[in-house]
Amino acid sequence: MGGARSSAAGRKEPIERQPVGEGLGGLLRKAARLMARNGFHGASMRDLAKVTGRSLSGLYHYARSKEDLLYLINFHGFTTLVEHGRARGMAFRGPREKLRGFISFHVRYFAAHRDEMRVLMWGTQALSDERARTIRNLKDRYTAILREIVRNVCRSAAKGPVSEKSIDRKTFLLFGMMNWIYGWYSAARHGAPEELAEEIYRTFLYGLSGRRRERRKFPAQEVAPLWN
Amino acid sequence: MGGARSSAAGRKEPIERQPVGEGLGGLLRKAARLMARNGFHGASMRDLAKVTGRSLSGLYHYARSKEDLLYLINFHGFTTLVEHGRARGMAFRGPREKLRGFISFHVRYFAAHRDEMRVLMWGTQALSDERARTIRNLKDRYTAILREIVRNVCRSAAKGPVSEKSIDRKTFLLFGMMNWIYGWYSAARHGAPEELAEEIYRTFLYGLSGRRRERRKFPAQEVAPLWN
DNA sequence: TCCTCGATCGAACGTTCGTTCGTATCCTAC
DNA sequence: GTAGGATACGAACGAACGTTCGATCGAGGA
Repeated sequence: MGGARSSAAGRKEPIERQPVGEGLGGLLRKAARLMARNGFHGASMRDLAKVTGRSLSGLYHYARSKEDLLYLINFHGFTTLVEHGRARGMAFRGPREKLRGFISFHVRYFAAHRDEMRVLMWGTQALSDERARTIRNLKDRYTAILREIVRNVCRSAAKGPVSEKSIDRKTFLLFGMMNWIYGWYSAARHGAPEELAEEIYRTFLYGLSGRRRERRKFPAQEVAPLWN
Repeated sequence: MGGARSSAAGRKEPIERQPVGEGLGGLLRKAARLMARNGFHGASMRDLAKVTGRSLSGLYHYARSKEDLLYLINFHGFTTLVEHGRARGMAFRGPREKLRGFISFHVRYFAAHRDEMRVLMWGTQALSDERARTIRNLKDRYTAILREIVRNVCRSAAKGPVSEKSIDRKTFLLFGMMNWIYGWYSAARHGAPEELAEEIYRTFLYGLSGRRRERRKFPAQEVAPLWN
């Protein structure tokens, strides 16, 4: 009775609170791959069964529905982003070090989990209203973390006051540089993620004609998994 | 007889060469709206019939298939981008003026045709191999235009030589800032497209702590339509 | 030994999908 | 007036979809 069961049915807790075991984890990874390539509606459960080597009905032992899979990818993805993003912000002292840390984490994380991150970017249209709210809330929290960092960098750099509207725009411009990489980045052609992170950091702070100082590389680090 | 017919059937020329009349144009606009929100596979012909006030079978008078709609949105979208992007590059003299012109056009165009541009960004996965090649070719040509501009700006700014890899990365970072706006930009909250274009231009050139010179605004201009 | 329960499967259900077919209406050229 | 093309529609087809159901198998505790 009770305790941790890995079946999808017969649980009392909401699915996002249940631990992601090996079976479900593999499912989510393959599902993210399919959804990233074909979109949520273009990824069929039959395709997922094929690539996971399972039977169609066997999938429903791990998730109650296809929407559950999408929701779990979104929930664990954004939760990990928020947790690590906040931790990165607190691990450094100065505003620019915080910024460097955040960019480094975000870029390496995106490069390591491209399929999942692409699913996150597709929005919450296919989710129920309540779940969409949950995901949007997590996304907003993540955005707020970077905005706060950007705000502090702006204030420490400018002489006069900086408008909130401009901070908002700059935050999204930075997210744009970092998120767009899923569409073109290849480690073989464009260098290691750390290199890319450094280029984004310098571009955002100093622009194309930016100074050549501040040379220290981002330390190569472990990349966090999406679920554990 | 012969000449311009607006029916989908009985034509000899490839569909992308045929003029986009009022009927097909309206169809494409609504289709782009649906596909931008729900993805290609999530946008059904029945939904399209509903929002256009037509019957389901009536849609097939204008396009032979749903894939045709996706292809036409992609083809005319990228074709317009390439044509105007190239024209913008030639309309200015110095490298930085060319860059300013390109950014201004791209941002205003994206802000004016958000749904279509989001469809363009979703990739060519749902298209046939040949059509996917055609679209990728157009996209590559558009990318090359901006890369050439960025290369010249880099060379005119730097003392030493600039690596192609770095130019490549910077080009994509700039595209990232410009393309990401579909996810967050709202003219009411974040200012006019011209203002946003100016901020992207300054950020890309000078970074966050960038100079305040170069104050002249982008001129407010007409935005090109997707098909004519 | 038997019973339970997680894990897995084949078969099928009802729905929705893209597309086709036959037909009807309107406008225009001859 | 009538032939022919553009425009539009309802009904239907076959395929693919997400999901459910009942059964089987194997391991572990009573």
